[in-house]
Amino acid sequence: MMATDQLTRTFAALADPTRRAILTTLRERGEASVTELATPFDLTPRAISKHISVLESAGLVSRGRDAQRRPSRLRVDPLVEVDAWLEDYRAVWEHRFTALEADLDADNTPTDDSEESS
Amino acid sequence: MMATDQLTRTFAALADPTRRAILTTLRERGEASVTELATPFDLTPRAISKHISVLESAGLVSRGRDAQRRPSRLRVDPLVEVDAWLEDYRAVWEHRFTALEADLDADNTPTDDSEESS
DNA sequence: GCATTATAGAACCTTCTAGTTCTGGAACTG
DNA sequence: CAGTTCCAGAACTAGAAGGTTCTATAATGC
Repeated sequence: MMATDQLTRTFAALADPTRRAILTTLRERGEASVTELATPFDLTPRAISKHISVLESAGLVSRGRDAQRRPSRLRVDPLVEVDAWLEDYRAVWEHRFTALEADLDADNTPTDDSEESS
Repeated sequence: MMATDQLTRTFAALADPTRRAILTTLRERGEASVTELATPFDLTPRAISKHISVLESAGLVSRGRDAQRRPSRLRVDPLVEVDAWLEDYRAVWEHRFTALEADLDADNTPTDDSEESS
């Protein structure tokens, strides 16, 4: 209904600890099948399979074929997009940090451009 | 039900274009009331108010008091946490980039440590 | 061909989400 | 005080999310 854009799908996919754990495993191991990915969790393989589908829809994972196995691999492109999205906000907190530094350097003369510590 | 951790709440809050747009406005304008934030959207002020509540629960926004207005301000701490979470993945794509560079430098001798272009 | 393994489809349930409307309270304006 | 403005609480709804189980299919091993 929301014609979900890429960034929205990415954030939605990341908003689940199980899925983030799957990504961590893939980052560390390179690739893994559904059953391999399922072992650490108290969930049915089917549930893990569905989580992988969500990750795949978000472009965070691609699947290959190895006999019956459908090994998943990490794809970082959506994360690069998140990184880019963060850029403008990163500027905010770095500005605040340097503003604080400036205050210290200037021996307790607080700047007053309408923002505080965050 | 899921005892949602901070990162999960943050990603869930960011997984909505309206909420991300609100954050953008706050980043640009410094602060804004519910009615001010509502104007660009085809939504009732109440809906925007609820979005702000979600952002506030995720720690992405704090609210002050100015007469009847409850101006919201951006708080970047959860975004810093996202940035930190990204760090390990950033290493992945930077490694892949430098690996590609190395391949080019080595005059088309592909590395074979089990990863390709992503 | 038969049994086994790995996975996806289908149906179902329960909980959460994003929105609405209507009501009410708190703070300003005159 | 009366009216207005800004906002949150309450109740409701439709649909999405996350899980289950049971069934089906595809590939391998014998």
